[in-house]
Amino acid sequence: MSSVFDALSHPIRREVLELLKRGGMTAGQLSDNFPVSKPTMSGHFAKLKAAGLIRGENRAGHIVYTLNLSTLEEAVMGFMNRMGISREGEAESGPETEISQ
Amino acid sequence: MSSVFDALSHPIRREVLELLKRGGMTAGQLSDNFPVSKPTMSGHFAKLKAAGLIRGENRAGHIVYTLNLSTLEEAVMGFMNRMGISREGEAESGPETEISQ
DNA sequence: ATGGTATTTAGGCATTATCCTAAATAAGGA
DNA sequence: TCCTTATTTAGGATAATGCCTAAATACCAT
Repeated sequence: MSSVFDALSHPIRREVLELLKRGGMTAGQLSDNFPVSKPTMSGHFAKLKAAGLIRGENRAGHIVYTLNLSTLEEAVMGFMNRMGISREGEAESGPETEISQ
Repeated sequence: MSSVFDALSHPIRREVLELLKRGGMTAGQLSDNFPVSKPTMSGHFAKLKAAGLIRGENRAGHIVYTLNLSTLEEAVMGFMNRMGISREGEAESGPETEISQ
């Protein structure tokens, strides 16, 4: 779970996930969207993959990356639920702001 | 928004937020829950505060930290909605996994 | 085989993060 | 005022991150 939040901490990596929302893209196609070198992008892909947020699959000399939404959902929504922010509505068990001294 | 995800990338900071769910706690009370020094914890608080995730208020020689849930909700749910994971249900516009070459 | 395209690995460097101890600051109570 | 407690700031060591260029690898087509 920590590796998911680590992966999400970089804006390029978050944007990669958003791009993949529409469907699979190759490493090169993804890289074209960012002002950093391809090796740098490759490092970002590796981190997203290690976190289980994307999958890479070889196809005809290219590597097609696809989103793994369920990992994102489990980690992030799991945390948000623990924070009392569920899908249904606002906070669940209201924080009473009582200071236990 | 990036500062929120930065702040969430450390497990201690995520756990601090979870502790504060129940209500305000002083820096010392929070620190007692973690195996690192108080100055280190102070640094974590500063980062959470800079991201707008907690507020600190002086009270009788102590500093009481309280959660700012709305910042968390806006940043994280905003991103999740952009990813097609809304509060209502699962994915919204299904990714067709078509490779645009 | 040879060449070209796509991608990653290697190596290096600068910056940032994380942690520590020691010292500074702030506030309260004797 | 003086001491104690609570918290932060300062300074420093170490590790991790993010970026680059150059080189290696993989794979396809000629």
